[in-house]
Amino acid sequence: MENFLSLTDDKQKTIRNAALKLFGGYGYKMASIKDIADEAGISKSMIFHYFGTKKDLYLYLVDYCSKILKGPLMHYDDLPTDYFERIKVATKKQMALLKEEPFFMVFLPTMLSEKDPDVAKELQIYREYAASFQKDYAFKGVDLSKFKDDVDPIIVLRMMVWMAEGFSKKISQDNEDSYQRYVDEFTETVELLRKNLYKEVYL
Amino acid sequence: MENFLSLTDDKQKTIRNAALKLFGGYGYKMASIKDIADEAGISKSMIFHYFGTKKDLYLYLVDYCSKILKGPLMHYDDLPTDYFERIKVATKKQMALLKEEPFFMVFLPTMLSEKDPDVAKELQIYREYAASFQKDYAFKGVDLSKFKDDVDPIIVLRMMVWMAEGFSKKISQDNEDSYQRYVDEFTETVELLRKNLYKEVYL
DNA sequence: TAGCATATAAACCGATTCGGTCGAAGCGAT
DNA sequence: ATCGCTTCGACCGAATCGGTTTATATGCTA
Repeated sequence: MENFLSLTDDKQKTIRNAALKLFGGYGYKMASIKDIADEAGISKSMIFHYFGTKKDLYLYLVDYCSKILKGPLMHYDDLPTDYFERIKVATKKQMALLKEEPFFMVFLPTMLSEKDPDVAKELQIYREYAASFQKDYAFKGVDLSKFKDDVDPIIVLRMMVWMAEGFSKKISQDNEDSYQRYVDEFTETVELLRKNLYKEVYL
Repeated sequence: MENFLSLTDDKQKTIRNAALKLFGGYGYKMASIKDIADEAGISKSMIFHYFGTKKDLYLYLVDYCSKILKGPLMHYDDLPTDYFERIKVATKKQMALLKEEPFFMVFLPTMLSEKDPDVAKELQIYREYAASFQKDYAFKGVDLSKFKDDVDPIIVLRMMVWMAEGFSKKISQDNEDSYQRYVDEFTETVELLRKNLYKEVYL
């Protein structure tokens, strides 16, 4: 591990991204060290020189991603109580993250559903953490009184979850750096919903 | 092939679903015959007895799925011009399909992006077909005049695409047969949007 | 009941790939 | 010249790959 940490940040990132991408795409067992090394443009031996074993590499990635999860990105103490404002803040944060860690959202879902006994045990904690987190972040402390009386907020919240899911999937497919356009499109959509679902007083 | 086709329909379906699931999850190369056989509860030799080679099995699945695509499910001559009605019709069809072919939507996307030279060539036709189809099905002949004047239909259409994506992802994760509840939730959401985005005349 | 075809699986094949090791080449600093 | 460090290609035994062959169990027919 110290071998890896003494590399330049650029090189660390290249290797980490290759590993995140392939573990994310294929899971622990099916992703091979050779493929990761090829993707990173180094030889297979280097991976072992840096990390020791496949398992150590994987657990390093788990730790790395958990630090992102716990990082300043995910503090939800001071989130807006206005639902649509919160959505917009969250989206902006997401996009910023995606720009810096393009494979974080590739790795995380497969990590959370990883079943291989070699590593499954170490993941249990993160599973629970991620689950509770998502709920709080999306819903906790939201001011639902701004919605029109005949608009069921539950339905809106559910809809937004679906939307966000589809939206982020779309983004992760396009690898261009047209993030700004996507953010604009998403913001446009949120504004349309606000305008039509809130009481006029709050517009 | 004739060996396979002479099996009972149930057994055919078991084997086909196992193959669709694993090819869908891992792609042509990374999905192994042994894993497919295990998933189907038969021995590896039987797969070769039924299909000859791995490639033949894969191409059989491609053909099988293309028949579904071209089937009555996908005729869009008589779709409603009302946008939300069309969404609802499409969703109902999708759910019915998902019930009968739970792995169709697992296999199709990876099939459409399969790059392995062993099979890639045979897939070109389906790629183009699927792309053009999706656009027509979602948008062709939709009556956009029912939307409120200050509601940009483009945004609504885009939003619905995201929603549908996220919705179907959610469904494919839950393997319970609670399809009906999902359909109800989705219908509820569509109704909410119609009520708030259409001119009052059309409600 | 003897004999034959068929369905199925286990054992096996050579080739490849797996995670992991090792020795040597390259190279900057001393 | 040599030490230390990085890097890589060659290599290891074990496992797995797609695919074949052999053995066995189960009928169907005569």
